[in-house]
Amino acid sequence: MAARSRAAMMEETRAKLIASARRAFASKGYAAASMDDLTADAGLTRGALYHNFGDKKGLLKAVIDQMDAEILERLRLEQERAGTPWHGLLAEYIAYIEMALEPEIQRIMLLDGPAVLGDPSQWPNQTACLRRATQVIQALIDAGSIKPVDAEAAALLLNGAALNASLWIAAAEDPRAVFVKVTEAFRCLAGGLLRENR
Amino acid sequence: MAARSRAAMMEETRAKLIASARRAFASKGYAAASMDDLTADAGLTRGALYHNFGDKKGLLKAVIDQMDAEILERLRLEQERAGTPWHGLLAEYIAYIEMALEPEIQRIMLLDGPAVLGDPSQWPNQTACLRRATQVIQALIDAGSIKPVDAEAAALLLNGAALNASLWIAAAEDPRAVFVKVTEAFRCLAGGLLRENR
DNA sequence: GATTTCACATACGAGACGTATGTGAGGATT
DNA sequence: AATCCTCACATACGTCTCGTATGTGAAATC
Repeated sequence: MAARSRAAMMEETRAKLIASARRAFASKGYAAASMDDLTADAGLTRGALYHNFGDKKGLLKAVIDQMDAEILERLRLEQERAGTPWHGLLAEYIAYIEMALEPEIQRIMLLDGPAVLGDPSQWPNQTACLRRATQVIQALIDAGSIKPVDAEAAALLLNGAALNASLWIAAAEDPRAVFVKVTEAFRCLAGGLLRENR
Repeated sequence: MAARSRAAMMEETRAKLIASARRAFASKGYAAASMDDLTADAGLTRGALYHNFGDKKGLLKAVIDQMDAEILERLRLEQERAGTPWHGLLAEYIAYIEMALEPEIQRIMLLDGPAVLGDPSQWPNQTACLRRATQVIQALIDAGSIKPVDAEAAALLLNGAALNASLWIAAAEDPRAVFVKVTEAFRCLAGGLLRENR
């Protein structure tokens, strides 16, 4: 058992707190999650929390950053796997819808996050996710594949559609069936960006 | 000064509380709005609030219902004014984007509402708004104007896109310019539903 | 005119957040 | 190598807010 460095230990406590917070926020929701409880769950006290994250909002921000990084990683994989840029874009959004089905992501990133931290389109990482889509769309515009709309606007609209789709699917009685219907409609909508259809 | 009936007076206090709550929720946000403060602003106490709305969530629900009714009314006007069903649908969504630019609607209905009351697609009135769009889309499908996708899914995707658009526009430096770009892209996307394009 | 109802006010208790202060271990300094 | 200092974290406290339980006075009913 090697003695860990000061920085490594602090990183470990941060990780433990974030993990506990993720569980608490996901299960009870941000407002109902007690900081006493979640720090105790991590084997610490509120002192550690305030020292590392400043306040409760700071903790939520850290949790969201972590989840965002995971999502971004998966989206990149999804796009790499696809053949063409256009199909890469579609695959990315389908994966986005699929991921957003997880209750943890729904509760923390889609419901509580915006209420506590404000409009997600202003978050640094959300814009990172958006920037990816914007770049792909811009490339498709430059290649003449899709209509010359504003790339960022298109990315944002598709993002919103995907996000809403996830919430709806998750609340459905038969999520799988609804997922199929929604993705089909999504492909149609996105197809509206293409220069020639069919 | 005619003596008002019991029921009329109660309706008046409800209206006063809702009005104060709207102001408080819009300016401070739901979580930061103190019930002591907002009831005092209405010239009442928390007793009236709990008697009429049960709890804080109930008050938010009442506020959202009121705002929703106003929005629905405006959407109906917008659709009546349009020539064809297709343009009516577009006009409705454009109006939706425009309305959602108001900070009051953003804060209460788009940010706090979902966090406190859960997924908006499950609210009775949101489904009313959604039902309108679904019906119009279904009619367009039956008429052969647009592709035979699932009407509800399409309505939901457009809803999400419009909603996200509003948040983005409101946060932009030049909202008007962004509004133009977004609505253009929105028309493109929605056009993806049409059977033949151009 | 007495009684009952009911809309609203008041008093109280239970958390929860944030801050101010304490502490002990590990690194820096000489 | 000994001392001091830094700092990550713990503990104690004050304040605020929500929800409930109880009180009250006016209006409605008989």
